[in-house]
Order: sequence, then C-alpha cells, then structure tokens
Amino acid sequence: MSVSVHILDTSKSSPSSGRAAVSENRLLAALPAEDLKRLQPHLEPFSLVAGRVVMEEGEPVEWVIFPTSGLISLLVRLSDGRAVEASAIGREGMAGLPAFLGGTLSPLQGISQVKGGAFRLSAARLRRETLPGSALRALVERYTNGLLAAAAQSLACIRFHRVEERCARWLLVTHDSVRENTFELTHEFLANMLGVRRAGVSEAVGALSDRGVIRSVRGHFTIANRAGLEAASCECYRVVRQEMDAVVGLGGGDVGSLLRQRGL
Amino acid sequence: MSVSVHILDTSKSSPSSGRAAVSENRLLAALPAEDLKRLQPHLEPFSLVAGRVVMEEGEPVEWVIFPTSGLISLLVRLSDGRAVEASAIGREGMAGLPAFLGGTLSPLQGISQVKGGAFRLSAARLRRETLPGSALRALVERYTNGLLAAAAQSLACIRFHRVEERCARWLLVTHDSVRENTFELTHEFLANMLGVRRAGVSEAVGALSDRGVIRSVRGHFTIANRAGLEAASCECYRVVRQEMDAVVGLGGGDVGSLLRQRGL
DNA sequence: GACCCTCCGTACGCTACCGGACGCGACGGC
DNA sequence: GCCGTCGCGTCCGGTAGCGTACGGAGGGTC
Repeated sequence: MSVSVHILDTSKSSPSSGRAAVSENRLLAALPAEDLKRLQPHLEPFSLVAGRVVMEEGEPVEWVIFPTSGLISLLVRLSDGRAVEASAIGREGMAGLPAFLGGTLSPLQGISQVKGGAFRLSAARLRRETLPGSALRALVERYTNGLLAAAAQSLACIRFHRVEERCARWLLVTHDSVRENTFELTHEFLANMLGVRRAGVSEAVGALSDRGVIRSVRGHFTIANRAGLEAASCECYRVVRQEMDAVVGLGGGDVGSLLRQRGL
Repeated sequence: MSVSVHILDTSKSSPSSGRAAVSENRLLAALPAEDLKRLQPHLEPFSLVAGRVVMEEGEPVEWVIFPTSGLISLLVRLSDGRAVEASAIGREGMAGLPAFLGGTLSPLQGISQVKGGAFRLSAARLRRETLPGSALRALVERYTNGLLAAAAQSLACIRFHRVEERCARWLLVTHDSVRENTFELTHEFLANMLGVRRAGVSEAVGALSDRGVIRSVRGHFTIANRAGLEAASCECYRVVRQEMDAVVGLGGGDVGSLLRQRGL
C-alpha cells in the first residue's frame, strides 16, 4: 500500500511553522489596513488542538475566534445526544457570533476539529471595536448574512445529498482551511460532524478512495486529486464558498448575486 | 421567571377582522412604546396571500415584513429544483434580514404560506431606524441571533426527526401564528415545505388524524388537540419557541440560557 | 515479543422514505 | 347535471442509510 506523505508543501508561511500572520484569516484580511492595525494588539494567538471544545453550549461566549489554519465545527446537539455540524468555521470566518449579536451565551458547541492556528479576541473588545460605521462592524454584519445563507444551504444539503457527496464537501472545506494535502482525521470524527454512522463514512471514504481522489489510512486523510474531489462533492461546496468569497469582497458581489450562477 | 401564554382568544383584534394592530407582531410589540410610536408611521399594512412569492431569490430586498397573523416560509432551492423550508417567519419574527445585515439581495425565496396580515417597512427605512444604540437595532440583532440558533436546530431536526414529527412541528408553528384552529393548507404545500413527497405528508397526516390530534380535509387543517399535537412533535418546536420567546424578552433570558432545559 | 487499544473494512437485517402511479371523491365551471 | 380538475388515500418496488456486530490491521506500551 501507499505511504502517506505528511508534509507536501512547506514553501511559504506554512500553517504549522511557528507564527501565523493575522491576515491568514480572510475575514481579518478583508479589513482596511488601518482598521486591522488598530485591532491587532488585541488579537491574541490561539492554538487549535484537534478535538478540543473551544466553546461550550450554554456557556458565556468570552472570546471570538478567527482561525488561520484550523477549523472549528459548531455542533447542534439534541436531547438524546445525537449531534450534527451546523457550520464549519474556517479561515474565512469567525466563531462566536452571538457575542456580536447581543447574545451572551452560545447556543452551539464549538469543537476545534483539525489542529491549527487562530487568533482570538475578547467578546468585550469585539463589542468595543464594532463601532457604528466601522469597517469591522460592516464586515461582521455581512459575514452574519453569509452565515445565514450558508446555514440554509446546509439545510438543503443535509436533506437531499448523499453521505458520499457531503463527505467530499466536508473534506474540501477542511482542505481549504488547513492548506495541507494531509491532515489528521478519523472516520468517527467525520461521522459525528456529518451526523451519520461511522460505518457510513467508511463506505463513503472507500468509494472516494477507489476513485483515487483521496487516500485515508488510520486517522490520516490525503487529498490526492482536488478537482476530482470537487466533482464528487455536491453543489453546496461551491455555493457556500462563493457566498463567503462575496463576504470578504472577492468579486465585489453580494451574497444573493451569486445565486443565479447556480444554474437555475 | 415568567410564563408565556399562548393566546388563542380571538375576542378582539382577530387576525381576520379588518385592521390588525402593529403589536400583534411580537417583535414590534417588544419595542419600547416611544420607539414603536416613532416607527409606526412607516409601517404599512400588507396582506399575505396564500402561496404568493413575497421575496424572490436573488432579487433586491426592498421591504422587510412583520407578519401579524400569516406566515412566511423561506425556501432554499437547489439547482435541480428541489427545495426545503429554511425557516418559517411568523408573528414572532421578521422576513428580510439581509436588508439589515448589509446584503441587498435575498439569498432565499419567501413565500407567504398561509393567508394573513402583516406590516412592511422599506429596507431603506429600516436602515435609517436601526440607529446605533436604538432599541430596534438591539432587538433585530437579538432576533438574528435567535434565527441562527433556530436554523441550527432545524438542521438537526431535518436530519434526525421523522416526517410525522416534523409535520406536527410545522402545524404547531402555523397554529401559533394564525391563531385560528382551522386554516387552509394542502398536503402538497406542506410537502414542499418539509422537502418530502406529497404522499409522505398524507401518511403522516393520516397517522396524526388517527390519533385525533388534527383533522384534515381537502385543503383544510383543523387543530383538534393542541396538547396532543405538541406531544407528537419533536423537541425542536419547544426549543425554537423558547429561543424566540427569549428574543422578545419573555423570561428575560438569553438564547443559550434555555438550552439547559432541553434535558441534557 | 506479547499485549492491548484504536481505527477501519465489511456484513446483515431493518426502517424510513423515495419515485411513480392509480383511483376515488370533492368541488367548480358551464 | 355533466365533466374536468384538484386534493388525497393508497400501493409497490427500490434504496440510502441505520443499528449492530465482528474481525483484522496499525501502532503504542511494557
């Protein structure tokens, strides 16, 4: 069998190499230079450890987190213990929106799913910095809008798309944030995120492996053929990515403006 | 802690009797008297006609709508035409959030699902009235927070709960907004909302009818046993309702503070 | 080297729901 | 009163995913 290569690219500012730049988070990078400069002293480097709970359901939101290379999954949990990921917050986003929206407690559980870097900002400081008319406020508002649209898309996704497609989508999102072709992830973790059986993930992963787009061995995933993986995923990956691109200003568009590209 | 009371009493200001009061929308009712008074001249009565599209996907959001007795369903549509309801906006809410969040175009399609009354406010006026520090801004921010939480709950709901439970939940939400024990609704419409087959709805409705909690004949639904219907629905109804109660100040709590009541 | 634990491949019966279809009764137009 | 349409009850074969379980391979520990 093939041996997975752990580091495929360390050319520039690799996420795992020491200090990450604030601008690696695309939301922060979208701020005007002077705004970011003013914010920077309050942004504290924060390490995302795989599997750790960074935000507890029902607990106060004391920090908002801007991932630079890791990934935070927000989980909804039902009373019987079953759970599913509501949203994955990567380097295009920010975890802890309730702090901005006048809620003090988090309705969701946040788990840092794949190890990586991030910056965090205290909720109090966020409120102080999102002054009326500030670029940060406008940006976070647009991001909220995008997140709502993304949640709606995920709703349709979870209803209509098959495990294999959703699995591919999830791996793509992770790949985007991690920016390494290999990352650590068990089938069981992924199953928890997708809200399906572990065995279901194994089957889906097996099918994707057979097609040669990924490799998966004992807690490690390798993206072997990115384009193929995109083809195997559902449209939701593309739709949400375009929405988020619009939020950070790529294409200069609006969330809604992209809907026509869905092929309707 | 205060207890919320369901008002089924139609003695005065019945939804169907002529002019509805602005305060029948619970979001507007939560505003301080002077704020509401200032807003009132700009609130224009708007009639919700069953089945009409009030907000088109990808079109500019020119109005935000505050239902007083009707119900607006926000639909996500996939490129293959399949659709599912992302959220139902009743009299505890407001449709058109993107106008507030810096988006100009609507990512979702809004359909007024059950006929009823509403007030609408131009998007431009909303932006002018949601001044920093205003009660309206704070309220809409909290509402946004609640809507995100509700969307997350619906995500888990659509993943784990059966058609019959989701069907019961939908009827309860409708009942809350319509405040009449009988309303017009076809199985096919309901199927579109839930994202399932028409036949699937017929089966679920049949089961609920057999238990005597509802009656359904040719385009009409009657709630026969409200408590029984609540027992037949999934926990999501209660969870989302409590979240929305928190938004409008009932119980004075926070969205997250209610999560512990889920029985975890 | 012996052991154990984690992780994963696979298999089996089962259930909810799908897609499609047919027929019947209610209702409205003429 | 007749007929077309609409809404609904029901049925059937098909299937994606479930719950459960078992065994085997990788990797750490002593």
